[in-house]
Amino acid sequence: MSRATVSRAFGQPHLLSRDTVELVLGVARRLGYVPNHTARALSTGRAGNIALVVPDITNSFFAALMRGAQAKARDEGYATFLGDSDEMPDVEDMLLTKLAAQVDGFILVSSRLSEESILEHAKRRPFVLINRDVAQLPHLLIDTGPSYAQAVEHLAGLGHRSLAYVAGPTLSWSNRERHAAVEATARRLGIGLVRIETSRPSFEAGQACAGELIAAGVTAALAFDDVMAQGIMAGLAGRGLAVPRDFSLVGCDGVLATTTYPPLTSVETHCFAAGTQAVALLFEVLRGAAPPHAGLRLPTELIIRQTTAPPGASRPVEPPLLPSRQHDDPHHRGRAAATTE
Amino acid sequence: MSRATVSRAFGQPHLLSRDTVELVLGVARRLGYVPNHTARALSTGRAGNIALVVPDITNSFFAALMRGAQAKARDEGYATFLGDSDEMPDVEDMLLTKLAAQVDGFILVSSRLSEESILEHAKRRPFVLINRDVAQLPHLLIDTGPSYAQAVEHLAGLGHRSLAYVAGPTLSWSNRERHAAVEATARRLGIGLVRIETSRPSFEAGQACAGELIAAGVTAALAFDDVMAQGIMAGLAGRGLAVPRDFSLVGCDGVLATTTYPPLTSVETHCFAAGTQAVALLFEVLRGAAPPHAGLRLPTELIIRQTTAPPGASRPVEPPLLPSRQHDDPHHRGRAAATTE
DNA sequence: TTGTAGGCGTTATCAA
DNA sequence: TTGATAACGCCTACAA
Repeated sequence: MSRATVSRAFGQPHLLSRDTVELVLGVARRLGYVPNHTARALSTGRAGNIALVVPDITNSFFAALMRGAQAKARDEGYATFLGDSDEMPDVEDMLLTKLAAQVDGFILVSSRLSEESILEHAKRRPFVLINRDVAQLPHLLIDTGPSYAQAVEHLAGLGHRSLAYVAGPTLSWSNRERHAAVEATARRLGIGLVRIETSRPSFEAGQACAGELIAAGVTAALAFDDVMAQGIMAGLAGRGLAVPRDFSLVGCDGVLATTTYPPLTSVETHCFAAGTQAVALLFEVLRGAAPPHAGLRLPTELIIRQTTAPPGASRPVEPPLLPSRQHDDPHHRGRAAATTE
Repeated sequence: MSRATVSRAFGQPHLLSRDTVELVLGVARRLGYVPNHTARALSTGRAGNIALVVPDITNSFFAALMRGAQAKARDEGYATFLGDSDEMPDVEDMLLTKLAAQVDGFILVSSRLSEESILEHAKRRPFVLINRDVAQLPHLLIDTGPSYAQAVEHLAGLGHRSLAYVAGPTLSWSNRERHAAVEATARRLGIGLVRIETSRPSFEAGQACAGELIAAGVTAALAFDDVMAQGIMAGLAGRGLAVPRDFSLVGCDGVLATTTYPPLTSVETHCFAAGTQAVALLFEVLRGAAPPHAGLRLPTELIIRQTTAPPGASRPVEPPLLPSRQHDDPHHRGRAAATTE
């Protein structure tokens, strides 16, 4: 039995007779033999790994996305490297450089790198970008713009005349998209808009800008994501303002939205699916089945829960011991609020 | 110039003359040459990678831990594989098997595997266990028991006579520790205790057991972790009960605690540090600097925030528009609710 | 359907 | 201080 035969038994069983394959696999199992991944990688040039690089794994959006990606990769027999850039472009750059040698491709999520840097890295290995639109590179964009526009319309419909957009990272594509959509819609509807900058999309940053929000005299805010929205809610509460009685709030991602109290009106991004689809796209690229600049756009939806209401409205009286989980009915709150006016 | 020299210029520069090293490195940079990681791994038997396997990366506790671990590994020049077992022992087993070939060691967090399985895997590669105490294997235990005991004392001191422990995964070491501590302390103090089982440490599971909690007639609960505590809080709110006015709640981990409203009384676990320390321990093991069964115990602290109060207590009144960061004040919501009753 | 042999890029051993 | 050369374990033409 030559080693070539053994090799084929694992890699190309169809080139061997049934018996031989069975024999080899049987003996292998009994001996506890497993093909050496490293040697195979050296010989074939394929690593059997991919890498996922994100700005902050602690953010539920990235965590969920990563969960989807990792599961999909595992199903396809690939292992997944994790890179957390901590929102720092140079750490991101370093991760891409060091990981390149061991992976067949990258999923780069919400990159804070310059377009040139990304293109430079993409010369070495295939990339799939999430929420970043670099010419000629395969990407998957979570299309939150329309939902943010819809959120502005929703708030305008409730009677708000003056809104704030609480911005995320300046280098984030998503942030630009969301701000642009909010701005355009506000202008179209003749609604006032202020933009509030923050250091980082964190709970603390959201909490810290509550004062600014109040000072700006707006009655509602659209936050860059759920984490910030949650922080804002806490910051407002600390200043004696209740949501949505005194202030309306919209978040984004849907990961935290149902876990806050009251449940957050939020743009649902289907992040788990984004993870699996990005990996699927990467595999298509790897086997040459996808155009080199394939682009996917994932739709999102505005889910109206309970942090948006007419400005200055009182909270509806609500019977105790409800059957729970009523937060998905947009009318409930709206109607109730109207009743108490 | 032989390839051996080039190799040494990168790996053992001290064996070469200053000039040679400089020359090689210079040319390498100009040519864009980087040593091939895979070939080096094959030749040396060292992969330069570690793997981190967790039950659910979406849980903030694991996310934070992983963040710490990944950062530490990166600082030491190691790349990190991520494995999410989705709480399923067989997935965990499969991950360990497939990853073994490419890593120098594992960090296994809150394993749901049997002791035999773990020992079997540990034969192939060095392991550091977090929150799992398997004889003779290096481990790092986050010592929440004493803090849970203290939490029971705290609740007893507030006047609670009947508590619930909302359990986490049956296979979790932490769950056993916490339950044991709660049970022993409750018995010692003559306090009633019921144990409530759940499917999985998720927000939904916490939310779902609110009814059971009410039916049990207890006035306070200690949850397995913050995520569940948050779910319980939502479940109670959905049934018209306010925390801590009508019910007191204690969580664990500290990751979510400050982001809830009211902020959660919780056992702080320093999970980020746990991640870095586990990786540090693994590296000690790898270079033979640590006893093969080294064990670390990390202390925790009970942080009393605003979800614990005397049973049946009313909330104090509070002036609006406080100077911020006062979201630690649970009274607001309680008062409003009381008013509408 | 199976065996033979060269090569993947490094490191380690032994000489020089 | 450097060079030559044999592993490392597997894959893949090419041959049989």
